[in-house]
Amino acid sequence: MSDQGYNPADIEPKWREYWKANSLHEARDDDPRPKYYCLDMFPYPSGSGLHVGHWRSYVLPDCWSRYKWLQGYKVLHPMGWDAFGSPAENDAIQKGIHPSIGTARNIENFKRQLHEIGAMYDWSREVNTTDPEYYKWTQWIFVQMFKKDLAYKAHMPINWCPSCKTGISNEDVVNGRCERCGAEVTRREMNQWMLRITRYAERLLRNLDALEWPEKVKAMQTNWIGRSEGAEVTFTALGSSGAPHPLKIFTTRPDTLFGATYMVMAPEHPLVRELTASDRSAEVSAYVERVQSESDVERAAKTEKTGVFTGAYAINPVNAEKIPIWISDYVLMAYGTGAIMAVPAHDERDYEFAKKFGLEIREVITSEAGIATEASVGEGTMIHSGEFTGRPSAEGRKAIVQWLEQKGLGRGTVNYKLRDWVFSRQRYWGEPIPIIHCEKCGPVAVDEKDLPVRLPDIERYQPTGTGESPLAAIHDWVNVACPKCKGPAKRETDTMPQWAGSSWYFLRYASPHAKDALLTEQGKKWLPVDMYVGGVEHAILHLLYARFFTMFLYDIGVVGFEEPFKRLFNQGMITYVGKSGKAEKMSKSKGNVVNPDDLVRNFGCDSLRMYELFVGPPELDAEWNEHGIEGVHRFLKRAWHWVSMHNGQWTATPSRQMLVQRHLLLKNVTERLESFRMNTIVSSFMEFLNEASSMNQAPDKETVEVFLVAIAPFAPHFAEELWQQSGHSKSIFQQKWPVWDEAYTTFDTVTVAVQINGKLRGTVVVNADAGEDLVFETASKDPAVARHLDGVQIRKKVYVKGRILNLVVG
RNA sequence: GCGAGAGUGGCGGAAUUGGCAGACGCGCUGGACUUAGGAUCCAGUGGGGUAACCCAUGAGGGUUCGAGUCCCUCCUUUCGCACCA
Repeated sequence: MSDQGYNPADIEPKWREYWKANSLHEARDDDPRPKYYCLDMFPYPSGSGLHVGHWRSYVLPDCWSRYKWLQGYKVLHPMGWDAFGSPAENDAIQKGIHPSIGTARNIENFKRQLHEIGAMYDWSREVNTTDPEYYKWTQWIFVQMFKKDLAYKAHMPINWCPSCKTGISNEDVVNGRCERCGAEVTRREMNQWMLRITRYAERLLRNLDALEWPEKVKAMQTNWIGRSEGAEVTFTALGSSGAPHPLKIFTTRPDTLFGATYMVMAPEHPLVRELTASDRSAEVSAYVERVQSESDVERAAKTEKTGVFTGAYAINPVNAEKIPIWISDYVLMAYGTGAIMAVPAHDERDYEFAKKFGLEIREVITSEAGIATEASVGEGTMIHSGEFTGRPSAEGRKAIVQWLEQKGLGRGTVNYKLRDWVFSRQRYWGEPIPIIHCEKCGPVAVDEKDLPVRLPDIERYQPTGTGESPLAAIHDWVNVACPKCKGPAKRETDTMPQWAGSSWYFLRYASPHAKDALLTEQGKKWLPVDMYVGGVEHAILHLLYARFFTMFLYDIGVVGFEEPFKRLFNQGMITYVGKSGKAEKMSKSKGNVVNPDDLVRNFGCDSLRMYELFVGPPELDAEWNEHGIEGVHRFLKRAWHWVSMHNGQWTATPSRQMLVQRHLLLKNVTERLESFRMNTIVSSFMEFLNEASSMNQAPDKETVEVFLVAIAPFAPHFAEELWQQSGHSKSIFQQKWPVWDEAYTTFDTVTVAVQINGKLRGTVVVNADAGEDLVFETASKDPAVARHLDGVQIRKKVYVKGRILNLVVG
């Protein structure tokens, strides 16, 4: 056969059509092979399309899927769209085009670009969160949660983004700013739908242990959930009239109770008004007002503690001591009980506060450093603590809790930083919350048979800013009959956050077209996800919500597992030098995007795929190098040449040398795949080709075939073309991943390094099973070694078989 | 401040359980073939030294026959969390 040049533009589109036409990408329920579910985090279909940074996140799972496929699994590798969200809505506001139209257009563009990656998605299972047939089930899940009292409406201060004009969850606030638009978040009292994710806190935490996830992500979730063990203790506060009020506090250090010298309530604490003495009330309300008007950014920027005395006192239950009650914004209403006992001797924050306001600091735990300059927060022995004096603090902690429980003054308890999830958005482009408010019956869930509650078409998408979504203005949509009493009622007009649809989409891929169930019995067999690949930016929010949804669906019997993602892999980002002059995350706004279309045109999809892997370790960020792809492209050209040059003229008797290279390649590629060292796999192929082509001999057919099958997951068009050119009529993806023979990857002779006093002086080639004596004998004949042995005494010989001989001389 | 990573040639990065540091690629240098080379091929490429050798994995200690790898101290850097009692 002639040696035609490697021209990717000629072959790549052809094979993509071929795979499509032969439905090679489709995951069939009735396929008898074992299943493997490899999932990419589905994208928001933005208008700007994909750049080479995005490519990286799709290439890796595609290679992995193709590898799993060749290993004999039926692979589910689907793709879909997380298509609700503000960019489409903002477009709608600006251009007056319905978000669904813009979204559909973006999806088409994304699909085209993903197609050019050569990724083997099963498009027959595509899901779209904005499709009523999909969000019917998002709403269905909400209804189930509502029935289980996991969804509730609460009037409470929440984060309000003045730019997006909507409430947002704690999770959406980054450094006091809106995660989406960067505007400073303010607080606003609003009636909100909330999801009781806190009820799952303990399970969400406990299950982390067994997951094959990056430790970093587990640590982030652990911190976010923020479990801490301690005690709730009831102090008795005395109001201005002298009337007693129980005042509960949470502490992780009940062993320091005797060191409490004052108390602090959050400014929002409901007892503040009650307790404040009349001569203090002006100052107190001024402080409360000031704190409430501050944004989170201002609050965080504060370097010094502030606070005011209420004029009231409380009785410490352990020693009946009367201590002053202060208010300060360093105590948060949302955590614990919104009030603390302050133990300045053993808490840094209390220490700082006490120093500033001249409050007593009483040491009750011994420590080496003492408390003269800073709080001592470690363990020690309890002192000045009544009957508990002399106990080690850890033990005293338990004893005091027991004592409190006996007296009915407190109890051991656990607190979490995790808060309930603010699930309402006052925006148009989201799933309508399927609730109807009836004056008589209160909030009533929409009947399941009436789902989905479709998003009505409207004229004005503009957020109102009043705290109501634009839906509230559509009267004939809002006004409905109560499903229970048929009386006049109004629909809920808030919509769900974008996280809603993405919290369960991975389940829907398993039975995307099922009409009567979220998930069919057939579909269940694909689950859970075996490998989930995506960016670490979703380490907390998306992954926590998805775990919560799945756990809930497990509890109501929809799925048979609590954890949706057995294994998680976080892909690093692509960085590139942008406007700022330093390497930053590639993004349109930073003006440092590299367009893959040009690269595909010049080098082909396969070269780009392989370079995306070669650019660096997949879990780390990698800086884009514009010339890097040339090396990979050169390699593919040389490989193409090597295969086609010998096509049909294979040798029947490959040299041992060739066999060694074949088996070594396969071993390296397989092992490196298993450990996800994708960048070094590309090196393996290059090394193989360097060796094989420098042998100046025709390869045997099997070696070439092994090479092609092994490279197929990475350069699929390249491999498929050469495969079929060399006389095969079936797709290379119907091959089986080959196995290597250790007999060829272990060697008869080995090169042993010879060191003298730890310094390399030479190498000797010996039989692999040679003993120390033989190696030493051979080594001492080597002139470079012998020179250093002249006139010295060998004190010690260290021989590591097949690796190294170290001679200690003196 | 707390937590988790990361520091290796001009650059991206390789290095089984501690065992020949710098694989592979980019870039660069020289050469070949060419009207031409931003194509292709060959050779070279951590620093110093004519050489023998010496020095080199952020810095400094330690363990070891032997350390990029293990331990301690410090520096730089990235990311996450950040008044959570």
